[in-house]
Amino acid sequence: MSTLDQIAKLSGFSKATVSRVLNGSRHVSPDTRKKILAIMKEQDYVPNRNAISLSKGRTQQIGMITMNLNELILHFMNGFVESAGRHGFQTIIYTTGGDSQKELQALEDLKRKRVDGLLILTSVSSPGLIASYRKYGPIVSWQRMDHPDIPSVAMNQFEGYALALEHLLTRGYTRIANAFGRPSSINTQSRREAYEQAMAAYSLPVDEQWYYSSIYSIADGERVLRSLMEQQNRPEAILCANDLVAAGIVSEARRQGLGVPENLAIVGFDDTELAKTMGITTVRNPVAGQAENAFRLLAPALLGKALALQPLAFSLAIRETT
Amino acid sequence: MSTLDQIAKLSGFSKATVSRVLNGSRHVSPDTRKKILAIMKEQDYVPNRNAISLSKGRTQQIGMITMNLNELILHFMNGFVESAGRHGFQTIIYTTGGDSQKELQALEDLKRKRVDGLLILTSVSSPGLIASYRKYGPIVSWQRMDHPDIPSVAMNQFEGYALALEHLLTRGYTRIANAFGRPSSINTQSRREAYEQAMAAYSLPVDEQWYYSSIYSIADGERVLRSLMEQQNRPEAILCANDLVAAGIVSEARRQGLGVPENLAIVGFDDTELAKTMGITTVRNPVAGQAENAFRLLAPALLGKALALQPLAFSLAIRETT
DNA sequence: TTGAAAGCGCTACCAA
DNA sequence: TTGGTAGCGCTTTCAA
Repeated sequence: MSTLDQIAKLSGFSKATVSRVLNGSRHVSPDTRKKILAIMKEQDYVPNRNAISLSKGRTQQIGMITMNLNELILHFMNGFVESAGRHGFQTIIYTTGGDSQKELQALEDLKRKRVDGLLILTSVSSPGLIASYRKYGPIVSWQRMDHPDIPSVAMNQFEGYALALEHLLTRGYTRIANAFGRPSSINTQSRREAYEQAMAAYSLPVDEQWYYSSIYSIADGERVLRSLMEQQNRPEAILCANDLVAAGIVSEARRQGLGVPENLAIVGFDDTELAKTMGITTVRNPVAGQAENAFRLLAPALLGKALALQPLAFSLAIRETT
Repeated sequence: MSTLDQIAKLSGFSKATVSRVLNGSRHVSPDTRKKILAIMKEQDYVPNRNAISLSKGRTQQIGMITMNLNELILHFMNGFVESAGRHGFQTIIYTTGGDSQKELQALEDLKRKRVDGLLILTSVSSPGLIASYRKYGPIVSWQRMDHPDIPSVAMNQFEGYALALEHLLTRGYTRIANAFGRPSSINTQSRREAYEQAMAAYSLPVDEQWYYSSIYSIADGERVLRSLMEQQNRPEAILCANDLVAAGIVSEARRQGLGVPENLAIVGFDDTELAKTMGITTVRNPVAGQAENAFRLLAPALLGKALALQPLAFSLAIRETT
């Protein structure tokens, strides 16, 4: 492995000049540059990244913290990796499994200068703790963080949910149930608001018995459908917390011989591959756009210049379940 | 940000001693250690990883190269990240999108000492090119590489396929079709062998018209089912290249009103979440085990000691499609 | 048990 | 345009 020093010796120029060639400085004569480049090529030279990182105090790496990996998160990561890559940044994944110690490890890596910035996808640490690492570098979050120092790219799901409702209502569905996720979350609140406003707009009653809560997974979805079957006064449609839940409801409906959408219309959320596969109508979540924006939020600190955020909106993917 | 040097000055000891404390050397008096640790804590000191990496010549990072991310690859990565983490290694993902330039970038990062080793999940580069980077560090592959310097954790799919066949044959299915992937691949060859041997063992004819090739995706699966419907002499069962294909066949069968498994039994391959969701019988691929083994193959170079590979086997996940 | 000092490979400032 | 040189923050002999 040849080093910059060796290239300098072999070429007869100083390390400084070689470094200039490396960094594309204009203060090198074309002739000198050519000679040095030739020697580099001949020696199969590549600069050592650690030396660069140490010297510059930056690594060109960004850490992405997540409790686990699922399709949606993956999508987000892909978008982020892409955006970061365009600006010369690599990414490294910290999967914590919800272990706060591992999360701390990742945060410490910002301090230890292994990464120049941090993207938080999902975490268990308190916003306060996370924010205390802001002094070591920029941090951005996917979900809303409720802390002035941690910007996020979270979107108000009111719009998305309203879209889905509008779709169902204009198709004539009036008895519409909801499978919500975490009851206390802002997303659930927004969705609930959207629901109540939409129902009111159509002069339809809001029935609390059509609020399911803490529904997250396929299994949860299956359970919801079964409990729904036992109800008198069944809903004609159901809006789900995410596509997983919708998938669970769809497949359980099939097992139970309940016609979809004749007897029950189903709408998912996020528009994952699963929804596409199963032909589930769903709300398209512009995840890649959010990822791009996440990088842009880091840009001032990383690039020294701000990048304008791009406007994003939910839309509808209408398929076979409505 | 305090440095080792500052800790040394504040404590009155030398940098060497502070370094010893950091690295848990036994040649430090308990008293000294305590004092130094106290100062470190007080100063909120953490060592700079770049300095360590440069000095030691190792980064404790392993790169994972993949063209794209899907459920199976993610599974593998998760297992690998887990294994690597247990031994103090972090991982960094290179998604290349099949771009050979990006792949080269990742390989160069081994040379530039950004990573200590490389795991190749999927790639377009020639084994020869990849192998030429072996001199800069250990490289291991998921798929078979056909190069003596690049070990792989690929499994012979003969066994897995045989398992699925045995399952179908003992259930009385005799007209069994195959949806193969890449025709020239070793996996396809193994599967074909397994098929022909199993059929022979049951004295059943092998009908070439039941060989579908280059079938990879959900859409491909759907197409296969449609073409199958037009055949006279339809098969009673079909073995698929992967779960995606099986999912496509299952959902298209549903649309066409073809009873599964009464009219057509379907078996997938890999046992992904999708197969579980859709209740598809499939061959369980021990991906996490392969990932663990992948790390173990890197161990000699990374840890300086060999770790025994764990034995792995395919098994069957019997669900609703058979 | 402790310290001095020479690296690790590059950048960046100051002169020339 | 080029060179000299002092860092960047840690590890690792070699001595004491």
